[in-house]
Order: sequence, then structure tokens, then C-alpha cells
Amino acid sequence: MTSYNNFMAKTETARRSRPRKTSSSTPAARPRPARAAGRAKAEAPYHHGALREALLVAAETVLERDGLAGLTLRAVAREAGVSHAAPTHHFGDLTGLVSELAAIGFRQFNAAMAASCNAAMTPLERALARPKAYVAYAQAHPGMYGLMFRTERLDYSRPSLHEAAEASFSGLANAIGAMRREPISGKALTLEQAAAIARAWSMVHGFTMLLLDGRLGDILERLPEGTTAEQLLEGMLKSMATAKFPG
Amino acid sequence: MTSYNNFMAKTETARRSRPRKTSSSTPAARPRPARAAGRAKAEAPYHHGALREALLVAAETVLERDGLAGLTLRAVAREAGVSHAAPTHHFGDLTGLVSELAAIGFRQFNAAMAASCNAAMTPLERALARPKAYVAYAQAHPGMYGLMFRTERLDYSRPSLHEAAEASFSGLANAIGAMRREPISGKALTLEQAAAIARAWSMVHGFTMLLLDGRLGDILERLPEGTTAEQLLEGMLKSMATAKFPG
DNA sequence: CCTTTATCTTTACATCGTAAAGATAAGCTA
DNA sequence: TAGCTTATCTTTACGATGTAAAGATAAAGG
Repeated sequence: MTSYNNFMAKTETARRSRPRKTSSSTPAARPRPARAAGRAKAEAPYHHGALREALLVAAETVLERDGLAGLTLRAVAREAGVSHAAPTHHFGDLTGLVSELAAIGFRQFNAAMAASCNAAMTPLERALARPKAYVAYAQAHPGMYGLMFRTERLDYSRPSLHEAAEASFSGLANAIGAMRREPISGKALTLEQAAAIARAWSMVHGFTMLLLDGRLGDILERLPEGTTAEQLLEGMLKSMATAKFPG
Repeated sequence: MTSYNNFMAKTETARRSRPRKTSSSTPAARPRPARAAGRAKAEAPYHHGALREALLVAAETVLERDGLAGLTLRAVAREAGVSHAAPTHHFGDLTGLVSELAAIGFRQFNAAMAASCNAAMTPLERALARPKAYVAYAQAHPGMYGLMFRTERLDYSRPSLHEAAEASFSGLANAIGAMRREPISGKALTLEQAAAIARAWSMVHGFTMLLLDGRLGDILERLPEGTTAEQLLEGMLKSMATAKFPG
């Protein structure tokens, strides 16, 4: 896409040098026999054995290294050391691969959110910890967050993505419910509940997007030297209690 | 890109039928003489006369019709009835075209925001009108809003885009300052001021993105039949005054 | 009037997604 | 165990894209 990578000047041939995973890589070091060809060394076997997982690992590598624009089917195949058409068999098309990777991202994200709170926290600590963990995940995995929330090529009808994204939403809704000391129904919401959920999600998501896009630079520059985005976020959250509306 | 439009099955030839603007189109109906060629009718002249403006008009048409993925240099050139390489001369590359179009979007947006308030409004009315106008613009021009806030291919070093985007930010900051009844300095901000600005922007931007992405469907479905996104937004804003933090 | 310059078209190339056909190996069945 | 079936991966091919480079055309200006 967009030929940003024209500097590569590699005319899509002479590859086939599947980089053996160095040590204890995810695909469990498949101990497959080398093809009985002329080459004596450990030539990559015709069948990979765990290509699907290897492609997802490769995709995350490419995404965080080259950004959203660099995440192409062919780049992922190159990274995994297989032909450019190999991913098709496992994911159908680019939307399929991207959607499965986004599902992994949501699961990572959900785990990070769950790990951000523990039972010993005060309500205030808890109310600060979740948004901070949210932004921290996005800053640590900007490519993933962009994949999850910026791309238009996601297929939410895929069960894995649907479930992971819905779990993320439920986690947020339940956290808001706990803060309000009232259970959140899976069926109906009051306008106040819905407003509280939408407000929390909109604020932290919007803040994250603006931050990743560098749009908050204008604000951070006008704050005392060294003020971080995290401190600004904390200020936003803390001052919400006393924020007058409208004036 | 992505060959979503493969159904077109038009092998990029046999075009050259510049669609004369029907009546009072933007480029002011350039009254140029037809090329002295064999064809008797009004053949398109070699030099367009106002191609730059025509390309921007065509780009907005393509964007709102085919979405972000359909906004390609070649599609815009087709829409304008010129060769696929013609835009290069006026915009350099796709980033240039897209950035100039985004600047137009910001100016449209700024005008809509300015028109949303008048002197007769109460502070409360004003505080509700601006966010509503913000979301209304995005809903009326989803392609434009996506171009302004979703694309990674924007070049903010371009003066037109830089100025338009900064004007947008200034408008928001000043509105917050007016609500707080304190002037907003162009140089330094207190943490409270910065927090108020970032909170307002994050909330409305995040809400808009989630709404355009269909991510708020889960919430709206759980509300009483017929509740609109606008009502949810209003609920978010109104309940902010009484929102307890953390719980 | 002729040269210069700006504008637009043609041609070309590397990249992309994806479809289709061929190659290879694993699995199953008889 | 031999052969057929199926899953997996590679090759080849095509239309799409962005962009560079060279040619064509017309406006501008001496």
C-alpha cells in the first residue's frame, strides 16, 4: 500500500530462507524433517506445521515495527518466511488476518486492564488505575491500539474478535457499575448509567487517540516543563468531581 | 488500494470525457475555447484552468461517496476527468491532496462550530450547543471527519492544514475559557485549565469516534426504544455536574 | 515571433490484494 | 502397505495503486 517502502527495492523474489526461530519461539520449534532435496542443511519443510500462529506473531512484529500502513499480507508472509499467498489459506484475506490480530490485541488489553486493579485498592485508587492502565497499554502498543480502533478493515462478525471486544466493553461497564455501587444489567440501562459508561469510555478513548496522534502536544507544551500525559490524565480525572457545568 | 472496487472492471483507459460541470459549479464554469481538434463538440481543453480546485471538489465527492479507502489519487483524477498523474503537479503526492482536503474539512468544521452559538444563548445552552454541533458535523460528514482524525497520511507542516487545525483547537480552548470565566493564555496553562480543555476535547472526540465506528450500539440498544445518540450525549454532558468521582 | 514555463498526458515500474492452478506432504482407507 | 483424498504451501497472473520520468500542449513573456 502507498509504496512508502519503495526503498526496499526488493523485487519480490529470492526469498525462501525461512528464518529458523532462534530458540523457544511460539510455534514450539517444530521438529520436522528437512525436505529430501539437494541442499544438505536444514531446509525449511514444505509444510510449516504452525503457520497460522507464526503468521499472527509475524503480523504483530510487522505492525509494531512498520505501523499500520506497513501491515500488509505480503509483508507478514515475508516476515514469516513463506510465500505471499500462504496467509490466504489461514485467514481468507487481509481483513481476516487483521481481525484475528485485533482479537489478540483486545485480549492483551483485557488482561492489562484486569491486572491494573487489586482488592486492596481504595475506590479512588481504583478509579485512577483503570484509565491509567488503558492509556499505558495504548502507549506500549500503539500499533495494536491503532489496529483495534483506527482501522476500518475489521470484521466484528468473526467470533474471536466479537467476543474479545465485547469482553472489553463488559469490563468497562462493570467497573463503572462498581464505582456507582449498582449492578449493570446486561439487558437494560438507565440513561444515567449509559451516560456514565459512555462518558468514561469516550473520555479515555478520545484522550488516547489524541495522544497517539500527537494532538495533545499543544496542551502539554503550555504546561510546566516536564508535565507528562499521565499527569494530565490524572488532572482530568480528579478535577471531574469539582468540574462545574457549564461554568 | 485493497481492490475493494474490483467490480469496476474498468482497465484504466478510454476516459477523457471530462464531465462538464452541469451549471454553476465551483470552478466558475471556465469559458475556455475547445481544442481545435477533429471532434466538433465541446472537447475538453488540454489545460483545465482550475484543476486544483476541481480536484479538491472531486476528492470530497469521492470521499463521501466511497469512504476513506476509496479516496485514491487515481479515483480523484477520474472523478475530475483528467489523467491519473495530473494531481501530482498540484499536490505533489497523495499526502498533499489529502492534507489540503483535511484543511478544507477543518475550515468547514470551524464554521459549523462558530455558527452553533449566538449571543442570546444562556451558558447552559451554549455548553450543550457546541458538543452537539461537533457531533452533528461528524455525522453529516463522516468521511471528512475520518480524514481529519483517522488517517495517518496528514502532513501538519503544510500551512493551510496547520492553521485550520490550530484554529479549531483555539476555538475549543476559548470556549472552555469562556465557560470557566477566565481567559486562556496562548503561552501558559494551569493544570486545571489544561485538564478542562483536554477533558472536553477527549470526551467529544472519543464519543464521535465510537459513534462513527458503531461502537456505541451496545449502549444505545440497552436504552429505551428510540433513544438517539444526541440524547445520550446530552445525558453525558448534563450528568457531568452531578457525577460523583469515584463513586 | 520565438523561447520559456506551466500544465497535463503517456509510459513505466514496484507494490499491493486476491484468484487460480500446480506442487507437496500428511492422513485415511481399503 | 498402496493408492486416493485432503490440507497446506508455492507459482503464476491480473487489476489496482502511488509515483517517477519523459513527452505533448498551451499560455506567458521577451
